[in-house]
Amino acid sequence: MNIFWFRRDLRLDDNAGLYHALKESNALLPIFIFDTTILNNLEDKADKRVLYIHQTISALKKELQLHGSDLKVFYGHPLDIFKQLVVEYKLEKVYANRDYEPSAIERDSAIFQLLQVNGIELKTYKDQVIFESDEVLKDDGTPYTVYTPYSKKWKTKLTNFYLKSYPCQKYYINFIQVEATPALSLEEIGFHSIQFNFPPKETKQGIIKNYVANRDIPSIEGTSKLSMHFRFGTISIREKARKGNELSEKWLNELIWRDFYSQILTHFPHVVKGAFKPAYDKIEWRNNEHEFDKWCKGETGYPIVDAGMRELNTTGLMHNRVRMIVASFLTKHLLIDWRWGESYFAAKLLDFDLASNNGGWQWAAGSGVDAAPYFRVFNPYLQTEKFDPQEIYIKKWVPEYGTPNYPKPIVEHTFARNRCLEVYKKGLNP
DNA sequence: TTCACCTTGTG
DNA sequence: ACAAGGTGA
Repeated sequence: MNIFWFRRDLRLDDNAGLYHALKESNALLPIFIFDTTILNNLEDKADKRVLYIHQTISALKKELQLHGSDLKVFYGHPLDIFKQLVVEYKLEKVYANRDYEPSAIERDSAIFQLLQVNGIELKTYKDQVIFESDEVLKDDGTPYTVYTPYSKKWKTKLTNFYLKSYPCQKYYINFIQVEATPALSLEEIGFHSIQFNFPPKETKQGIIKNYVANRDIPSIEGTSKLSMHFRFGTISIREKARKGNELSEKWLNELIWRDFYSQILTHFPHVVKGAFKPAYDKIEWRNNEHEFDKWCKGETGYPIVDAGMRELNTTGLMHNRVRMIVASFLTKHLLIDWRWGESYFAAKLLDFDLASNNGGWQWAAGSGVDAAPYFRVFNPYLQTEKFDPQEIYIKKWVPEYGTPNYPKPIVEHTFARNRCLEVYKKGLNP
């Protein structure tokens, strides 16, 4: 018997690993594991991402039951679960889609060894990205560290072959036929339910058409809001790349950023702990906890920053333009270690993805690949003039802006800018 | 080697 | 215009 293991690919259609598993099996057992090593680290027991995974798993279960099959759901440490599985079933092959985060690589290699000892094959596939880390390299065979040339090479490599769909439906008959089992409740995995509306999987065609004009304006519904679905694989990256390829190059660019940061994490895993450019680890951050708290709550007295943080705290998402502004503000105006901001985003973002989040924060701090030079400090007021001139976005999230209740700026802009330049210079040229 | 490219701000 | 450092063809 064969197993397909769902991880960050929670869908039945256009799923590369599932397609191959179904094609090569006659009684495929689909499984999902609620991983305690991940869940135990989540402080908020009403975590919306766990809720979304739980909802999605329940939906997958129902759909599989319509075909006389079922999704077997476990709760525990994946290695322990597989130790049970190899005893319980006569397994030949385990199928999965590749996951590129360091912790996932470690998890998978432990399971690979266990399976190997038991004579079971682990077959993994590319599904999460269009191009993996070794598919887009410089002519000398080394990885890119600058986005623009990377994206150019990426585009020359792109053919219909890489965007083709994996139609799984025609092989559904190869799912194992079993009695349905009840789903694990959220409470059984240590979480509780809340009412929350997640972004839909569909994008209006107009958004892609007007993407270039609207994508930087946070008051407009100009972005895809699909990031969470890419994170959990509830939509296919190939499907969205096909549309982008037809409709908008800028749209495609955002998918390329995702591949870019994924390959950076694979080639340079030290970015998880510290700066991509080691010199930036020498910067003496102020790390004022009171100011960090104000930033988290959206009470800095800079309306565009506060609007962004409140959007994040309320919805679990933040417009990309505003992510850059709040990140620049935390690292440069307040001189707080980018890792603090990275962790806060990791705890709050529905679309949290290690590679992109780390890449974005290191970009803002100046420490990362293709980063903003340290002397380039975003001016929150200029950013507001450019991207929210009518202050529509600000008024939506900071209704008390302009009243006496709104706080004074936590630090004056020009002073903070000069202080930042001094501290960075000192750290980089000791 | 030169030259374009930097999700920009200030004078 | 210039800040001012590095990547990549």
